[in-house]
Amino acid sequence: MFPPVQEQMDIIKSYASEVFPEDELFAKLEKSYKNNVPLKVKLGCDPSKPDLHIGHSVVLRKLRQFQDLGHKAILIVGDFTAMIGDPSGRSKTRPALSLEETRLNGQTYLEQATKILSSNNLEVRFNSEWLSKMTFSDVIKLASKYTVAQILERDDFSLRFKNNIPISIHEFLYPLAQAMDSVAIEADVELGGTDQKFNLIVGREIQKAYGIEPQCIVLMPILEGTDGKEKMSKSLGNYIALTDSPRDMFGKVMSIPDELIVKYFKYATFPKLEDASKFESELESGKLHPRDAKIETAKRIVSLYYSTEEAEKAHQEFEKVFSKKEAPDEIDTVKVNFEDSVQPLVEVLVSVGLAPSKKEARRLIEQGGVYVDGNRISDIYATIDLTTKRLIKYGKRKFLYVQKD
RNA sequence: GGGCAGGUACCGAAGCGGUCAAACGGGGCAGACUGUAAAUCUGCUGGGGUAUCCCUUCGGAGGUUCGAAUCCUUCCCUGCCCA
Repeated sequence: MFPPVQEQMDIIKSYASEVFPEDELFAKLEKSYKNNVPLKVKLGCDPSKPDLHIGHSVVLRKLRQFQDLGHKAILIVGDFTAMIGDPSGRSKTRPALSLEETRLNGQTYLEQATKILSSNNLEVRFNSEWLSKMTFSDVIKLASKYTVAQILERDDFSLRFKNNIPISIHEFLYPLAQAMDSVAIEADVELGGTDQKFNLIVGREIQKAYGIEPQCIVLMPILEGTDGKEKMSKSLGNYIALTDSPRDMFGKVMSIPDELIVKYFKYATFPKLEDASKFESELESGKLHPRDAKIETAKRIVSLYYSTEEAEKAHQEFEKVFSKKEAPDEIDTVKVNFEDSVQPLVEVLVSVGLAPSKKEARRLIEQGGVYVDGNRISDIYATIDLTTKRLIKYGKRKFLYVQKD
């Protein structure tokens, strides 16, 4: 039923940034192989932000590999923990969510996650199932297993502490709550981004404290966002969503800084290892042009979530709009209802939703970013006749046909 | 409980009675250039308006003043030290 243990190890370690303790994992795999029992592989997900992006895909793809090896993926929807708010990588306390909101988000999360995960070998659990049942004395018992010094070892806690940034007590409880998930499902392996290292280790410790065989840990690299600076996240707006259109997905990949190309190629697509090293060395030697490398990466990513045809189409579209500066194929048409068909352009830009305010629209016109039917408009008092359909280009990539209703 | 220091635009951070829609940096947007929505350079970055004009904003609520982000009162929030 399972592939040979060493082969499994190799697959598990590929593209992972850390796997430990290796000997324990090896032993677990051997046991599973002998007894023909799949390992339970845990991945926690945060339902406070249900919009998945390709940053999340790295760890999801790793989980998928486990599934393909025959192991059991257990997705923990942190509906209860979301009420605390994970402080990971955060300088501020997160707002708490209601249980209801998180349930709904969890559903959305699942829909997107199954773009990557197989629905076989998949179990979904909500952690309110066991956490909400804990009494205060249960919590105190749990809390007694860990010390303040230990918890302050965590980078973001100690950093915040040093910089006099508030930390609420309940945030200390977060890693412990997450650890209880591992206890509850008796996880053999837990997956996470490198920023989760601390939490996952606490999981091991707490499992031991509760007399359960400790989990092994597989850490995946964190993918930087399209800005190349920060970790990819929705709130920073530097993300490529799994639900983005092929066109946006392609374009966003093209916008990453050159230094990130290899990282995206490797971790967002999990290519064959020989493909990855070839790609990397050719890019290094200059044989592969950075732009072409990005195109290749963008195509692969779009293909993963759509199809090779869609990827090709997105590529053509990109060439057309940015290299040749032409309008894209598909442009929405908006009909507006005005008394007169002749209107100040500024007015139209706002009512059609292209500009958030007239001031903003004027600024863009002054800066030369507005085109009507391909002609740059530089007069902020310009009017536009909407009797016939007009093509408006607002900024670099917003195109819209506008016509009087 | 006591003492001290703070809360400023998307974020960080100046300003400490008028010249403040508020320096500076980051971010964002635009233009030029290009190999791309890379890099670099330049400009813009509260709202309305023809306007050297008006409106909204500096934790909340009041007050002093011709005039407040700047002074006073009070409330809320945060950090530090002491207990």
